[in-house]
Amino acid sequence: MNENLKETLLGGQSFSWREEEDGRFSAVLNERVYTIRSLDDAFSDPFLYDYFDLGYDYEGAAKAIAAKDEILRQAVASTGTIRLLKQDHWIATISFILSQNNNIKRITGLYNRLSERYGHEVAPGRFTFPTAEEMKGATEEELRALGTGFRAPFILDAISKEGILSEIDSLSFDDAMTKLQTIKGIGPKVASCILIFSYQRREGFPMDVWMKKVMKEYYPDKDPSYFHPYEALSQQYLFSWIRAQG
DNA sequence: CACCAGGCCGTGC
DNA sequence: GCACGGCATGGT
Repeated sequence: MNENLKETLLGGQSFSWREEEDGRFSAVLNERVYTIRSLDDAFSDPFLYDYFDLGYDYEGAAKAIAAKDEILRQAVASTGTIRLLKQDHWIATISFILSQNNNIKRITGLYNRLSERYGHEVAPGRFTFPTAEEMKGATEEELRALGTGFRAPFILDAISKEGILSEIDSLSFDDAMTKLQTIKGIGPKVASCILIFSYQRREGFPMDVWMKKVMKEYYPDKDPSYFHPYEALSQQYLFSWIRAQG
């Protein structure tokens, strides 16, 4: 199965990446600009090796998922191999707070505007995503002016509770879910996205509007435990698949 | 003019 | 416990 790097980077896990005109992908991470054409470019870089979770056998997982049932077989076959990124906790938290009742294109726009306003420039026109410290002085008015809308107070609450993010790793999945939801604007769906795409918790199964449709239509008598031990990755394949269906 | 987007909050029952 | 309306913004 061929690697679908574009779906991994631009399919809604991360809002850090952009596709260049030459087909390469670039992002500002770890205080610098990374530009890659394929995963081969990531093996020699320790940061990217960790970020792309290169020690995990995603191709093997894809095969196991595809063997589960006919729907998953189709989802995997039509998508190609995708990976679960290991993103910075703070970046993931704000990214998925931004994601509620929003679409990927607009989320990416908000992500970039926050970077330009509160982050710092590491290359011409390329800005880091701001740390919680850098966002400390932000006001609700400023955040709303950038287009965050009703999410502005949620971002402020996350800034004030950023310390929570360093406590998550030691918690069980359920306790981690509960802890994250003490931040305003974080409910079950956003919390599970943060846990999957930043904390390597593969038992998460985000239920957004697309996945509710998938479950109702194709798995009416099932729940996320059906996909064990590949809940998160199965969800990503089904999400990618149903969205491509339209 | 509607309706929707990787939902959540506050309220009411 | 569950159902419901409201919510900023930009795209279709």
